[in-house]
Amino acid sequence: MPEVAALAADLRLAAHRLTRRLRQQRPQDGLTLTQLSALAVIWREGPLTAGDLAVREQVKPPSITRVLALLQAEGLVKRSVDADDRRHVLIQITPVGSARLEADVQAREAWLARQLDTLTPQERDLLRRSVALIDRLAEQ
Amino acid sequence: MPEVAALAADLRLAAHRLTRRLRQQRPQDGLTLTQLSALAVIWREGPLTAGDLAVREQVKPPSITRVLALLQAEGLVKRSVDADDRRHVLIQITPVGSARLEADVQAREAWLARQLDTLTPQERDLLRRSVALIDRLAEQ
DNA sequence: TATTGTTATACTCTATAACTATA
DNA sequence: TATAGTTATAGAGTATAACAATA
Repeated sequence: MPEVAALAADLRLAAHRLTRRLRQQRPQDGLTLTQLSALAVIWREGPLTAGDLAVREQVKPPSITRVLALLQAEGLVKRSVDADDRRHVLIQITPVGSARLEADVQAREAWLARQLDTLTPQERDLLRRSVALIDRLAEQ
Repeated sequence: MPEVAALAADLRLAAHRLTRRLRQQRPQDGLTLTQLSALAVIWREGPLTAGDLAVREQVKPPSITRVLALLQAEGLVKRSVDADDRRHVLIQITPVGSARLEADVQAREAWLARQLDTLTPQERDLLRRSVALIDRLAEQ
């Protein structure tokens, strides 16, 4: 299936380049891409355990511990031990975290939104549908 | 344009997650994503200068120097001073580099190709067209 | 014993600033 | 002086291995 392999190669390169481009768009003193991504999951799906967050973010537990330590130090999330199973650490976003998430997402996304604005509505719809597909692929 | 902002956020998260997932698929002793990406450009568009490669890869010159030093150390590319302008360094892929590129791409892509194989031909076509769009966005 | 999370450590990726060589 | 590339250095992101606490 050479046709599928070619698509795989192109998709990999495109994702890599877009991520690189987005990483450059970090506003002064803003949250990093990784922090923003984790905080968005905590906001949308929290409270959740550190382990669940690691699975959701497709990284290993030590990587999540690191991100959480930073987010907590800035008061953006709260970590608390689960009373039912004291091995679990439950994470939830704070009001400060929600406000920060909203502000940083806007700043961070400004560049990409401007780019998307140059596309036709049909092209944006195409992208919207492919985002759903990519999420499905990355989940496996 | 809240609709465009939402798409921007979703696209950012999807690209980030897919890149992370692909990074995990690195075969033992295989080239990294960054090395592979650079080598593919050199193969497709070489010989080219180090500066052109940096622009093409959307990174700063020092980042490219680092990647090139590694690729050269493994005998995958050749660096030579341009006789016309001795400030320029021309990069080209070696036969060993071409062979290595092909082998590593196959190993690296195996996981993604398997995932893509579970999609319908229509869905793959959708992805193919969106890859072209993403490339256009990231180029700006 | 198995599971959850953390700490210690190391490697990859990228950038900014300072430098060298060439134009 | 300006440009191309490199070196030095630092910060972000991630992993594996070893550990502590809890089940």
